[in-house]
Amino acid sequence: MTAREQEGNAIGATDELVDALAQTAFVTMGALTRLASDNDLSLTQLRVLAILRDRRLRMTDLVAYLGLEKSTLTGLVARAEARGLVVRVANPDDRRVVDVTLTDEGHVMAARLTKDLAGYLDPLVSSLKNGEQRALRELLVTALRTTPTA
Amino acid sequence: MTAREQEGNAIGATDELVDALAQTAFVTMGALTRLASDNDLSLTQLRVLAILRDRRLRMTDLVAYLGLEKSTLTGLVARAEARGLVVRVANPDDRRVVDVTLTDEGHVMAARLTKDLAGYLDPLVSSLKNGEQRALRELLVTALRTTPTA
DNA sequence: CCAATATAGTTTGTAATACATACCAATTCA
DNA sequence: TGAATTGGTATGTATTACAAACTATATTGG
Repeated sequence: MTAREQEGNAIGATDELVDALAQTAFVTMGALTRLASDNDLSLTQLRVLAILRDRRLRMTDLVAYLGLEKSTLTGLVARAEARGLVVRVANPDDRRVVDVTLTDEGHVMAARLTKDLAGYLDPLVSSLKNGEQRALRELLVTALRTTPTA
Repeated sequence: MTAREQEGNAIGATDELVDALAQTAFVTMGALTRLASDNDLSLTQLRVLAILRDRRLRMTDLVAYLGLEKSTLTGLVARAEARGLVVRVANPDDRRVVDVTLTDEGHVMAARLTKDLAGYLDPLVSSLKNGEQRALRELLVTALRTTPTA
């Protein structure tokens, strides 16, 4: 069942939500872009650090998370490795596979980025009261949890 | 007052909201990117169409909305104009100024994109119940309204 | 009133990112 | 075991955005 087919939403209500999501996404991506560039990272590299923070992934799985082509990821990971943020480890079970994981330095960087992001997003977040912030977090987590491509 | 300084939020609660916003942004941008590329538009061109849907802007103001350099916008608008989606109009009050506005075709395209976006975002949206969707829309609108860079 | 300065936009050259294609090595399957 | 599949890399290309230099118009201070 699509959102529009659910009963009880006025015509246009879904569009307004969709619109608000899109606008919020652009504002948020603006913050993320600034955060990345202030740290000499590309947006995608930033994302890789965030993803690998609590996972070790093979190239193919990382590609799936990012929605990129594997040929793109080769260079991306190569640059991040050259900067000492990640390492490529040959997988002993399947010698074709390359596992990617954060270095200590990568973890430090990822932790700092997470901390700093709060500041960059503050204009958006702090315009909500505490209760609203909790409600928003709850709703977003719910939506993401049941979304396949999250 | 930053979000963290507000009383009554547990340590970490703001981080979780920030994290959820970032993840939601990536999922939403994924949908927007697919929507754009399915219509042979760049993400930024898509955004220009959305912005100009209810505004006529000069180049400089459009640059401010987009957060790009003006030199970037020149080519962007030139390509969109070549496709018949926008027109550049000399401003009679100040002959340095170029106003940009949607063509009829641009309006048709923008309307269709808005309609289609709902489908692309449905996996995210439809995982919420009606009441939750309304609540989310309300919260996002509130947050955006008081955000300077929206 | 005019010279100096500021503003609006374009042009040109360059760097970064992502894609497609072709390719190699290792694994699986029939 | 040979053929097909999978995991990843290398290479060439297109797109996007930026910076710096430039043109044209407008504004402002003397």
